[in-house]
Amino acid sequence: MPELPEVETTRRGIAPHILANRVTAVVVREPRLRWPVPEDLADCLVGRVIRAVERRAKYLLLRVDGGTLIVHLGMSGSLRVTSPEMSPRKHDHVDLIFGDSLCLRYHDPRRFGCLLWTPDDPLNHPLLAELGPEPLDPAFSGDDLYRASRGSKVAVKPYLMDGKHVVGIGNIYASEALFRAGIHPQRAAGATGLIRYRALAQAVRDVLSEALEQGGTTLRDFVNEAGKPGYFQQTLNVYGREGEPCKRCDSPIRQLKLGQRASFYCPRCQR
DNA sequence: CAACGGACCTGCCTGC
DNA sequence: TGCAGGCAGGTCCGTT
Repeated sequence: MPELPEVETTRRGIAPHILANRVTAVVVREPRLRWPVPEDLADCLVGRVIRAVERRAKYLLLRVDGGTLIVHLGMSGSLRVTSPEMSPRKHDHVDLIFGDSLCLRYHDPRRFGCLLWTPDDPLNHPLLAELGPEPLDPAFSGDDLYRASRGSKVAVKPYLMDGKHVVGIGNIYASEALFRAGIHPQRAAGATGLIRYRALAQAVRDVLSEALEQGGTTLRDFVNEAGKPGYFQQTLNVYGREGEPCKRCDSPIRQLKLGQRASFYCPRCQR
Protein backbone atom coordinates (compact mmCIF):
# COMPACT_ATOMS: atom_id res chain seq x y z
CA MET A 1 0.00 0.00 0.00
CA PRO A 2 2.33 2.72 1.08
CA GLU A 3 4.85 4.50 -1.02
CA LEU A 4 6.65 7.61 0.15
CA PRO A 5 3.62 9.93 0.09
CA GLU A 6 1.54 7.50 2.13
CA VAL A 7 4.33 6.97 4.67
CA GLU A 8 4.96 10.69 4.95
CA THR A 9 1.21 11.30 5.30
CA THR A 10 1.24 8.80 8.13
CA ARG A 11 4.26 10.45 9.75
CA ARG A 12 2.66 13.89 9.66
CA GLY A 13 -0.57 12.46 10.97
CA ILE A 14 0.81 10.61 13.97
CA ALA A 15 3.59 13.02 14.99
CA PRO A 16 1.48 15.71 16.65
CA HIS A 17 -0.35 13.07 18.69
CA ILE A 18 2.58 11.12 20.05
CA LEU A 19 5.42 13.65 20.14
CA ALA A 20 6.54 14.41 23.71
CA ASN A 21 4.23 11.71 25.06
CA ARG A 22 5.38 8.86 27.26
CA VAL A 23 4.81 5.22 26.36
CA THR A 24 3.02 3.53 29.25
CA ALA A 25 2.43 0.11 27.74
CA VAL A 26 3.12 -1.99 24.66
CA VAL A 27 0.77 -4.75 23.51
CA VAL A 28 1.96 -7.25 20.92
CA ARG A 29 -0.90 -9.49 19.76
CA GLU A 30 0.93 -10.91 16.76
CA PRO A 31 4.72 -10.79 16.65
CA ARG A 32 5.03 -12.64 13.34
CA LEU A 33 5.69 -9.78 10.96
CA ARG A 34 8.32 -9.81 8.23
CA TRP A 35 10.79 -10.06 11.08
CA PRO A 36 9.58 -10.99 14.54
CA VAL A 37 8.65 -8.07 16.76
CA PRO A 38 11.37 -8.00 19.46
CA GLU A 39 10.23 -9.87 22.55
CA ASP A 40 11.58 -7.11 24.76
CA LEU A 41 9.98 -4.25 22.85
CA ALA A 42 8.02 -3.18 25.92
CA ASP A 43 11.21 -3.00 27.97
CA CYS A 44 12.74 -0.79 25.30
CA LEU A 45 9.81 1.61 25.07
CA VAL A 46 7.80 1.74 28.27
CA GLY A 47 8.57 4.81 30.35
CA ARG A 48 10.23 6.55 27.41
CA VAL A 49 9.12 9.78 25.75
CA ILE A 50 8.77 10.07 21.95
CA ARG A 51 11.41 12.65 21.05
CA ALA A 52 11.03 12.66 17.27
CA VAL A 53 8.98 11.07 14.51
CA GLU A 54 11.06 10.92 11.37
CA ARG A 55 11.02 9.19 8.02
CA ARG A 56 13.84 7.74 5.94
CA ALA A 57 12.71 6.19 2.66
CA LYS A 58 9.58 4.24 3.61
CA TYR A 59 10.74 3.66 7.17
CA LEU A 60 9.25 5.58 10.06
CA LEU A 61 11.63 6.31 12.91
CA LEU A 62 10.18 6.84 16.38
CA ARG A 63 13.03 8.13 18.49
CA VAL A 64 13.09 7.82 22.25
CA ASP A 65 15.94 8.28 24.69
CA GLY A 66 18.22 5.31 24.26
CA GLY A 67 17.04 4.07 20.91
CA THR A 68 14.65 4.13 17.98
CA LEU A 69 11.63 2.11 16.92
CA ILE A 70 11.91 1.44 13.18
CA VAL A 71 8.55 0.85 11.51
CA HIS A 72 7.90 -0.30 7.95
CA LEU A 73 4.34 -0.63 6.67
CA GLY A 74 5.13 -3.23 4.00
CA MET A 75 2.37 -3.63 1.44
CA SER A 76 -0.67 -3.44 3.64
CA GLY A 77 0.37 -1.81 6.90
CA SER A 78 -1.07 1.28 8.51
CA LEU A 79 -0.82 3.16 11.77
CA ARG A 80 -3.80 4.66 13.48
CA VAL A 81 -4.24 6.98 16.38
CA THR A 82 -7.01 5.67 18.55
CA SER A 83 -7.99 5.07 22.16
CA PRO A 84 -6.73 2.15 24.24
CA GLU A 85 -10.38 1.44 25.02
CA MET A 86 -11.16 0.79 21.36
CA SER A 87 -11.22 -2.95 20.84
CA PRO A 88 -8.73 -4.16 18.24
CA ARG A 89 -9.87 -5.22 14.80
CA LYS A 90 -8.52 -8.22 12.99
CA HIS A 91 -4.85 -7.68 12.06
CA ASP A 92 -4.30 -4.97 14.66
CA HIS A 93 -0.99 -6.51 15.68
CA VAL A 94 0.70 -4.01 17.96
CA ASP A 95 -0.34 -1.13 20.24
CA LEU A 96 1.83 1.59 21.69
CA ILE A 97 -0.18 3.00 24.55
CA PHE A 98 0.29 6.49 25.95
CA GLY A 99 -1.69 6.85 29.16
CA ASP A 100 -5.43 6.43 29.38
CA SER A 101 -6.62 8.00 26.17
CA LEU A 102 -4.03 7.55 23.43
CA CYS A 103 -3.02 4.49 21.46
CA LEU A 104 -0.90 4.16 18.32
CA ARG A 105 -2.13 0.99 16.63
CA TYR A 106 -0.25 -0.98 13.97
CA HIS A 107 -2.49 -2.82 11.51
CA ASP A 108 -1.14 -5.07 8.75
CA PRO A 109 -3.16 -7.87 7.13
CA ARG A 110 -0.34 -9.26 5.01
CA ARG A 111 2.32 -8.88 7.69
CA PHE A 112 5.00 -7.75 5.24
CA GLY A 113 5.83 -4.82 7.48
CA CYS A 114 8.06 -4.73 10.54
CA LEU A 115 8.69 -3.13 13.91
CA LEU A 116 12.33 -3.21 14.92
CA TRP A 117 14.29 -1.72 17.77
CA THR A 118 17.75 -0.29 17.53
CA PRO A 119 19.73 1.30 20.37
CA ASP A 120 22.09 2.84 17.80
CA ASP A 121 21.75 5.49 15.14
CA PRO A 122 18.91 4.07 13.02
CA LEU A 123 20.49 5.47 9.87
CA ASN A 124 23.31 2.98 10.43
CA HIS A 125 20.92 0.06 10.71
CA PRO A 126 21.63 -2.52 7.98
CA LEU A 127 18.19 -1.95 6.43
CA LEU A 128 18.81 1.78 6.13
CA ALA A 129 22.53 2.21 5.73
CA GLU A 130 22.76 1.51 2.01
CA LEU A 131 19.76 3.51 0.87
CA GLY A 132 20.01 6.12 -1.88
CA PRO A 133 18.93 9.77 -1.79
CA GLU A 134 15.56 11.09 -0.73
CA PRO A 135 13.64 12.19 -3.83
CA LEU A 136 12.26 15.30 -2.14
CA ASP A 137 15.69 16.36 -0.94
CA PRO A 138 17.02 19.24 -3.06
CA ALA A 139 20.21 17.22 -3.47
CA PHE A 140 18.34 14.61 -5.55
CA SER A 141 19.19 15.20 -9.18
CA GLY A 142 18.74 13.79 -12.63
CA ASP A 143 22.44 14.31 -13.15
CA ASP A 144 23.23 11.80 -10.38
CA LEU A 145 20.70 9.30 -11.71
CA TYR A 146 22.27 9.65 -15.13
CA ARG A 147 25.80 9.14 -13.85
CA ALA A 148 24.90 6.17 -11.66
CA SER A 149 22.97 4.39 -14.40
CA ARG A 150 25.74 4.27 -17.00
CA GLY A 151 26.25 0.66 -18.05
CA SER A 152 23.05 -0.62 -16.45
CA LYS A 153 21.00 -2.90 -18.63
CA VAL A 154 17.98 -2.87 -16.35
CA ALA A 155 14.81 -1.22 -17.59
CA VAL A 156 14.44 2.30 -16.26
CA LYS A 157 11.29 1.52 -14.29
CA PRO A 158 12.75 -1.19 -12.01
CA TYR A 159 15.90 0.97 -11.88
CA LEU A 160 13.87 3.84 -10.48
CA MET A 161 12.21 1.54 -7.94
CA ASP A 162 15.55 0.29 -6.60
CA GLY A 163 16.26 2.04 -3.30
CA LYS A 164 19.98 2.05 -4.01
CA HIS A 165 19.39 4.74 -6.64
CA VAL A 166 16.59 6.76 -5.06
CA VAL A 167 14.21 5.79 -2.29
CA GLY A 168 10.47 5.90 -1.81
CA ILE A 169 9.30 5.30 -5.38
CA GLY A 170 7.09 2.25 -5.58
CA ASN A 171 5.04 0.73 -8.33
CA ILE A 172 2.41 3.45 -8.63
CA TYR A 173 4.62 6.50 -8.67
CA ALA A 174 7.28 4.88 -10.87
CA SER A 175 4.67 4.47 -13.62
CA GLU A 176 3.31 7.94 -13.00
CA ALA A 177 6.70 9.68 -13.01
CA LEU A 178 7.77 7.93 -16.22
CA PHE A 179 4.56 9.04 -17.89
CA ARG A 180 5.11 12.64 -16.87
CA ALA A 181 8.69 12.50 -18.12
CA GLY A 182 7.66 10.87 -21.42
CA ILE A 183 9.94 7.88 -20.87
CA HIS A 184 8.97 4.34 -21.85
CA PRO A 185 9.23 2.09 -18.76
CA GLN A 186 11.15 -0.54 -20.72
CA ARG A 187 13.91 1.76 -21.92
CA ALA A 188 17.27 0.58 -20.59
CA ALA A 189 18.42 2.67 -17.65
CA GLY A 190 21.92 2.84 -19.12
CA ALA A 191 20.58 3.98 -22.48
CA THR A 192 18.60 6.87 -21.07
CA GLY A 193 20.16 10.27 -21.61
CA LEU A 194 20.87 13.16 -19.29
CA ILE A 195 18.00 15.31 -20.56
CA ARG A 196 15.56 12.50 -19.92
CA TYR A 197 16.93 11.90 -16.41
CA ARG A 198 16.57 15.58 -15.59
CA ALA A 199 12.95 15.45 -16.72
CA LEU A 200 12.48 12.24 -14.75
CA ALA A 201 13.88 13.68 -11.52
CA GLN A 202 11.56 16.66 -11.85
CA ALA A 203 8.61 14.35 -12.61
CA VAL A 204 9.42 12.32 -9.50
CA ARG A 205 9.50 15.45 -7.33
CA ASP A 206 6.26 16.71 -8.85
CA VAL A 207 4.28 13.50 -8.60
CA LEU A 208 5.37 12.77 -5.03
CA SER A 209 4.67 16.32 -3.86
CA GLU A 210 1.25 16.37 -5.46
CA ALA A 211 0.37 12.99 -3.99
CA LEU A 212 1.51 14.23 -0.61
CA GLU A 213 -0.70 17.31 -0.87
CA GLN A 214 -3.66 15.02 -1.48
CA GLY A 215 -2.89 12.71 1.40
CA GLY A 216 -1.56 9.86 -0.71
CA THR A 217 -3.22 7.33 -2.99
CA THR A 218 -5.85 4.92 -1.74
CA LEU A 219 -6.43 1.93 -4.01
CA ARG A 220 -7.68 -0.66 -1.59
CA ASP A 221 -7.01 -0.02 2.01
CA PHE A 222 -4.65 2.86 2.61
CA VAL A 223 -5.95 5.05 5.40
CA ASN A 224 -4.14 7.78 7.26
CA GLU A 225 -3.68 8.02 11.00
CA ALA A 226 -7.32 9.01 11.39
CA GLY A 227 -8.61 6.19 9.19
CA LYS A 228 -9.25 8.47 6.20
CA PRO A 229 -8.27 7.56 2.62
CA GLY A 230 -5.99 9.56 0.31
CA TYR A 231 -7.30 11.36 -2.74
CA PHE A 232 -4.51 11.09 -5.28
CA GLN A 233 -6.09 8.18 -7.09
CA GLN A 234 -8.19 10.51 -9.21
CA THR A 235 -4.97 12.21 -10.35
CA LEU A 236 -3.35 9.01 -11.64
CA ASN A 237 -2.57 9.25 -15.34
CA VAL A 238 -1.63 5.67 -16.14
CA TYR A 239 -1.54 3.39 -13.09
CA GLY A 240 -4.39 0.88 -13.20
CA ARG A 241 -5.80 2.43 -16.40
CA GLU A 242 -5.01 -0.27 -18.99
CA GLY A 243 -7.23 0.16 -22.04
CA GLU A 244 -8.48 3.56 -20.93
CA PRO A 245 -7.60 6.63 -23.02
CA CYS A 246 -4.42 8.56 -22.26
CA LYS A 247 -5.39 11.85 -20.68
CA ARG A 248 -2.93 13.65 -22.94
CA CYS A 249 -3.35 11.97 -26.35
CA ASP A 250 -6.30 9.54 -26.08
CA SER A 251 -4.26 6.46 -27.03
CA PRO A 252 -5.22 3.39 -24.98
CA ILE A 253 -2.98 2.93 -21.95
CA ARG A 254 -1.02 -0.31 -22.07
CA GLN A 255 0.31 -2.62 -19.42
CA LEU A 256 3.39 -4.77 -19.37
CA LYS A 257 5.27 -6.74 -16.74
CA LEU A 258 8.71 -5.57 -15.69
CA GLY A 259 10.45 -7.41 -12.90
CA GLN A 260 7.14 -9.12 -12.06
CA ARG A 261 5.44 -5.78 -11.50
CA ALA A 262 2.60 -4.37 -13.58
CA SER A 263 3.76 -1.30 -15.46
CA PHE A 264 1.38 1.11 -17.13
CA TYR A 265 2.31 3.53 -19.91
CA CYS A 266 1.08 5.43 -22.91
CA PRO A 267 2.65 3.97 -26.08
CA ARG A 268 2.43 7.33 -27.82
CA CYS A 269 3.54 9.75 -25.10
CA GLN A 270 6.34 7.57 -23.73
CA ARG A 271 9.37 6.60 -25.77
C1' DC B 1 29.20 -7.88 -9.37
C1' DA B 2 24.44 -7.28 -11.53
C1' DA B 3 20.21 -9.29 -12.47
C1' DC B 4 16.53 -12.34 -11.67
C1' DG B 5 13.04 -15.22 -9.40
C1' DG B 6 11.18 -16.72 -5.17
C1' DA B 7 9.64 -15.88 -0.82
C1' DC B 8 6.90 -13.88 2.80
C1' DC B 9 1.12 -13.19 3.85
C1' DT B 10 -4.06 -12.14 3.53
C1' DG B 11 -7.87 -10.40 1.03
C1' DC B 12 -10.32 -9.44 -2.95
C1' DC B 13 -11.87 -10.06 -7.54
C1' DT B 14 -12.82 -12.85 -11.65
C1' DG B 15 -14.31 -16.68 -14.01
C1' DC B 16 -15.80 -21.37 -14.24
C1' DT C 1 -22.93 -20.30 -4.18
C1' DG C 2 -18.35 -22.37 -4.06
C1' DC C 3 -13.87 -22.76 -5.30
C1' DA C 4 -9.50 -22.16 -7.82
C1' DG C 5 -6.52 -18.92 -9.62
C1' DG C 6 -4.49 -14.60 -10.10
C1' DC C 7 -3.37 -10.29 -8.44
C1' DA C 8 -2.13 -6.46 -4.99
C1' DG C 9 0.99 -0.24 -2.95
C1' DG C 10 7.47 -3.87 -0.71
C1' DT C 11 11.88 -5.59 -0.52
C1' DC C 12 15.11 -9.09 1.23
C1' DC C 13 17.62 -13.14 0.00
C1' DG C 14 19.47 -16.91 -2.52
C1' DT C 15 20.82 -18.37 -7.03
C1' DT C 16 22.65 -17.59 -11.62
